[in-house]
Amino acid sequence: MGKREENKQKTRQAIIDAAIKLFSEKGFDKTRVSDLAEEARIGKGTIYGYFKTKSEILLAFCEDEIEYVFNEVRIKAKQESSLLERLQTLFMAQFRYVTKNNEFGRILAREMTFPEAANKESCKGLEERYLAEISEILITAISQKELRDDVELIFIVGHFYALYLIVLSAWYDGRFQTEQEIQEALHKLLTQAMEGLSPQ
Amino acid sequence: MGKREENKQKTRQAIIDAAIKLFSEKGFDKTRVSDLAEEARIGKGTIYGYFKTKSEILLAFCEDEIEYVFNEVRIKAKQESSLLERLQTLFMAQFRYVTKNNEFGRILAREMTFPEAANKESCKGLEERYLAEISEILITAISQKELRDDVELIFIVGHFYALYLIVLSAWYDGRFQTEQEIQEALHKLLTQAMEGLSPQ
DNA sequence: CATAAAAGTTGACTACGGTCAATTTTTAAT
DNA sequence: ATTAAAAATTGACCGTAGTCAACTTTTATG
Repeated sequence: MGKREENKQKTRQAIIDAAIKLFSEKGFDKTRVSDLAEEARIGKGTIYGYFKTKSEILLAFCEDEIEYVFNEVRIKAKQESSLLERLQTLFMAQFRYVTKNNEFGRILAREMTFPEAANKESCKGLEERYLAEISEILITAISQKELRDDVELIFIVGHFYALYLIVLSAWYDGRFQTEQEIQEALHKLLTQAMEGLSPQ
Repeated sequence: MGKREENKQKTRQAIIDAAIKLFSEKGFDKTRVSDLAEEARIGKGTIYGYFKTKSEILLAFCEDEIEYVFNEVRIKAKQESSLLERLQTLFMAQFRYVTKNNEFGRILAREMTFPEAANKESCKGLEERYLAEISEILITAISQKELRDDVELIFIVGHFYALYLIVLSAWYDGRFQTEQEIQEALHKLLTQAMEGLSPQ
């Protein structure tokens, strides 16, 4: 009775494994959906029983990988570091991951911020995961009086996430060239957000 | 001698006119490039002598329209209104324009924040135009002591633009349903940015 | 075990964005 | 006016994402 369920899991994973291999090897655009099918030893049509679009496969694959990034960050983020440092660490880790392979980082970012109708659901899941990770940091910060506690949490989370996205966007626009520049820009923006933009 | 140049302008405009008509009538996805060609009374191949991709046509068409939005805003933005009000007016006007036709607003936003390689150039132009419009407001604000003058302007511009984008993204994710909600969210975020997120 | 319904698989097919070699039009030179 | 080079136009063609009707496998029922 678990036979069907079991096979579905296996097939799904086989597709993701094929994606990890081929997307990394040849990049997203250069990998045909039929290539993925061949690598996963299934028919091309079958893939569409598991994923609505090609980019949804990328999303699924990132959903797996992102957990590694978050874990890595949790280890680095010692209890004693300040809110700003912790945010900086998280965002830089995301940035490094996402730009390791320039091409599919951009596609991921695109889908996550302004998803196609078909990908909306998986994107929302992934975004929720991102926001949750930021939330965790902010909740600690609030309890340690490093942050205002008179605004809805979600708006603070969104605020910081927005700053990360704009820096990422600027990177893809070619406004920043080096990791160093990204780091500085992020730092300036986060500091601004903390201090406020009103005079004095 | 101006014959060639003149024709090029005419053809370019014919394509944009076709785009205005068909994108509005049938939407971006449902409009084939060959439809645009037919409407503009030219061959499909010709279009690619003027625009690198289908979405670049959308971008060009928005570049025209956006000026109307900015003008509209300038009229509303009386001299006496505060920085926050002026930003709110600008962003809400952009929001209304961009979501008037839900579909191509999303595509525009996608391309502008994380453009495909082929569209990078036109996107940058359009984004520059957006940022310039925000800059103008901020420069006035700085001279009226409504804003800190000890941070690079571009980072303040980017900060506010980021907040606009995150709200737009949240709208497309379905996190906000009404214009009212957008307005409130935007207001909260802009206020946060002014006041800062540090305790008191 | 037989069997019928449900679920899953498949590759030929469709649709469309983008390319390009062949053709036409414009310009510049004599 | 002639003509050759340059620029612009074109639609047949290509590649690939996504669909779907036919087919296979699994499950549930008696």
